[in-house]
Amino acid sequence: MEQFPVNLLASDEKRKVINEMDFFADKKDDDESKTGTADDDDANGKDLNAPTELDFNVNTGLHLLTANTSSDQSIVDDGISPNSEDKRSKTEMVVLRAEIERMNSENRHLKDTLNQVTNNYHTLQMHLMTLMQQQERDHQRANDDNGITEEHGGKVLDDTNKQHQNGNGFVVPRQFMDLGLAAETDEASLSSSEGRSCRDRSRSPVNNIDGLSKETVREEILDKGSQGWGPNKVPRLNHSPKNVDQTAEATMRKARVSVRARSEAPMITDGCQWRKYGQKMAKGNPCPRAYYRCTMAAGCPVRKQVQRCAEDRTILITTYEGNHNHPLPPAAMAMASTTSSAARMLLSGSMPSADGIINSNFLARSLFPCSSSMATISASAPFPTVTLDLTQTPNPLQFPRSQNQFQIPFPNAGHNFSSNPAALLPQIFGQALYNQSKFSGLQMSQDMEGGHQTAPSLPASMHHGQQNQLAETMNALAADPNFTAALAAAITSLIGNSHPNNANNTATNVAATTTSNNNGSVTTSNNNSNGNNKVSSSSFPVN
DNA sequence: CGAATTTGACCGGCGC
DNA sequence: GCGCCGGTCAAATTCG
Repeated sequence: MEQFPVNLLASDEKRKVINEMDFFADKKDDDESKTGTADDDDANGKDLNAPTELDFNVNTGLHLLTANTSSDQSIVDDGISPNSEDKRSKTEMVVLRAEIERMNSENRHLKDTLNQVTNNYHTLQMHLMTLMQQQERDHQRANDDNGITEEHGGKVLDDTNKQHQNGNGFVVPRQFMDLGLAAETDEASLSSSEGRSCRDRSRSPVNNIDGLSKETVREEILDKGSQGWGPNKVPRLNHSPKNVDQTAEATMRKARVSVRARSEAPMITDGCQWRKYGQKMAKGNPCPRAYYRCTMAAGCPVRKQVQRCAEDRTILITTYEGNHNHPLPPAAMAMASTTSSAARMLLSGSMPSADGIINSNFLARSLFPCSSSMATISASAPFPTVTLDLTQTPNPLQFPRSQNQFQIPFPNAGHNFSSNPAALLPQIFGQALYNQSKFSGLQMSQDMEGGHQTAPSLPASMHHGQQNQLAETMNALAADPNFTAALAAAITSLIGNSHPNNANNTATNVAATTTSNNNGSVTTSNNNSNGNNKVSSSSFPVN
């Protein structure tokens, strides 16, 4: 303190210089001005110190590292020193370097965390596949025990039989499995459903299976043990279970996958070719709903509805139904994979209950042991729907997605959603995951801290600090819509490639084909339009 | 002129 | 039974 006046004088002169220098040089000046050190007295040392501290604090609000703190200390010491023009600049340097260091280390942490998440994700994928194989084996055993012999011996039937056994003692689950899946990729079924809904078009629902399709089906079943539509179809053909067909078709038609994305375009480009066949005003939404059908192949059963969100018209809601019966371009793979697999899960995993929410199967449970967030499928809706939300809204999941959808908060659920944009990313992860995991209706946990268990892709070993960092990372990443969309696509593609059931739905999917459209006769030009309407792109523009 | 879109009509499901 | 509503058809229209 005795030295203080001395310092004061010394610094006083320098101070003018410093001020000028600071004005010209950098923001330090602002800091000083902000500190409002009007008097030159004791403020001298403090002023010198205060700016750095403030600066530091402002910039480092998120995270603290002891090393940096120490550097701060050193900075403070420098600032205290009387002749501090150079020192101040040095201090600046030190601060900035410390900042950079801290950010670098933070980046490293985040990268590590991300890698860890990725690794865990892959591990879980493997685990999922293993579990599925086990399940299939169990089903086979169960079927053997019951003396159930299927002509095709397919795992599909095993699965369905299993569900038959477990599914509340009803045959319905089996129907869902058999027919739903069949219908899912089976054009015949869809066409039949079309026929039903479309004025008795005299379209035989189970006709016209071309040999190639059969072969493909069998191959896929054998190769992947998928719940393919092939074996399902054959029994249908052989046994001509008309009622079953109809049930399956109806069921399949009900499975939907909705994608919410911000887009100014009238329709998101998902890589497929679509032809508009109708437009209607839907109740409760001033924006018309457009109906499209896939025209990439004759008779492709996939349809989609496009409608702008009533609440936020920048959001485009695209709802997909059915699975493509033809190879898809890479650009369309992700979306198709997502929709088809989600639809399959809806039909296979959770349908025994009308809601399909509580009945998560064990696979999903294995993936989401303590899944806590929310269910995003409709319980009350006539159509079970999975939603992929690619919008940038902070709490996308809390939008009422449609009249048919709502959210069910689970115990741990996501107040975090409401404020954390990072929710998007895990949501996508979760969507992709549980889409592939036979749909539990449960989403990935967003409650990174609250829960004793983290989401599947969040390793249990990840402590809260890491989780927070991950959350920050996700925040940052989720802020980029392109990234979000790309990630969603990548995940779905990845899963689709790795998941045995998926390949059916996408490029490798070749379904039996009934006669294409509008059977009645040589009708209008609409019949000829299939495959000609080209609406395609290689990306999935979210904005 | 062929293809794609528009749009009014039709159909079936569902609730009252 | 009636009306509402979602979904689809198909003739008319527009577009390239």
